[in-house]
Amino acid sequence: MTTVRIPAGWPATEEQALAVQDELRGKVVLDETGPPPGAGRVTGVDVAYDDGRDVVVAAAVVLDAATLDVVAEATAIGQVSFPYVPGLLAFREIPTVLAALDALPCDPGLVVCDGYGLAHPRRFGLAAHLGVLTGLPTIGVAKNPFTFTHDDPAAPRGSATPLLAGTEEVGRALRTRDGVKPVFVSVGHRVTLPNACAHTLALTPAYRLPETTRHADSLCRRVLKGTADPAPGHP
DNA sequence: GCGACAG
DNA sequence: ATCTTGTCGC
Repeated sequence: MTTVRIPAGWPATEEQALAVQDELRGKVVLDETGPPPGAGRVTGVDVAYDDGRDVVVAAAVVLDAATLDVVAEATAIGQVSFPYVPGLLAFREIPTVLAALDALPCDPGLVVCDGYGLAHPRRFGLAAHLGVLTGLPTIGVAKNPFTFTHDDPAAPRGSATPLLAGTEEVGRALRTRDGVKPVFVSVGHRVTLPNACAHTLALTPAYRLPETTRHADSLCRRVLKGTADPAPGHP
């Protein structure tokens, strides 16, 4: 396994990153082309950081959408490619996430990101950015509402309310467990908002967060700690 | 002007 | 994101 260097031409300043978002955001596809909820494959991606050493580990875990069994996984280690700036998270994570996706032995199907898609100050969050760069269907499932507003969804699992930027619905607050804090779902690329929510519900039979996210989070943390094999299949 | 702000 | 033990509850 090799370390992902910061790509040539990667934005180095906030101004450059904003320009890239401005250029790419028009390429988001809102039509549905991904697998229907509960069918095909679903892949979770997540990253973990080692602050002191400027290192980031990304994991991609592929599940069978019907059974939620793990069918493939891959990881990548990279240099942190951007500081954390709210609204520019993608520039910090994407190079290493792309390498993890490339290392998969199969098609990822729908990609589920930890963060936002169109629920973003410029409507181009991590999930949308990753979708445009890969052409894959993507959604974002975040753990908090960022700067957006919402009414509290009703208590039962499956209840949802609009996530609002002013009066524009940029995503949904979706209850995945009875009486538990909702998650915040938004469209990334090639998926509709109702289906993004349906996918999220199909991925949460037991916990608040999608099984995809839970697996990817666990894997990249274990690799960062040296507890898991960074290149399964290559002893 | 001052906070708040995905991970 | 990350720093961190035990503890209450199903």
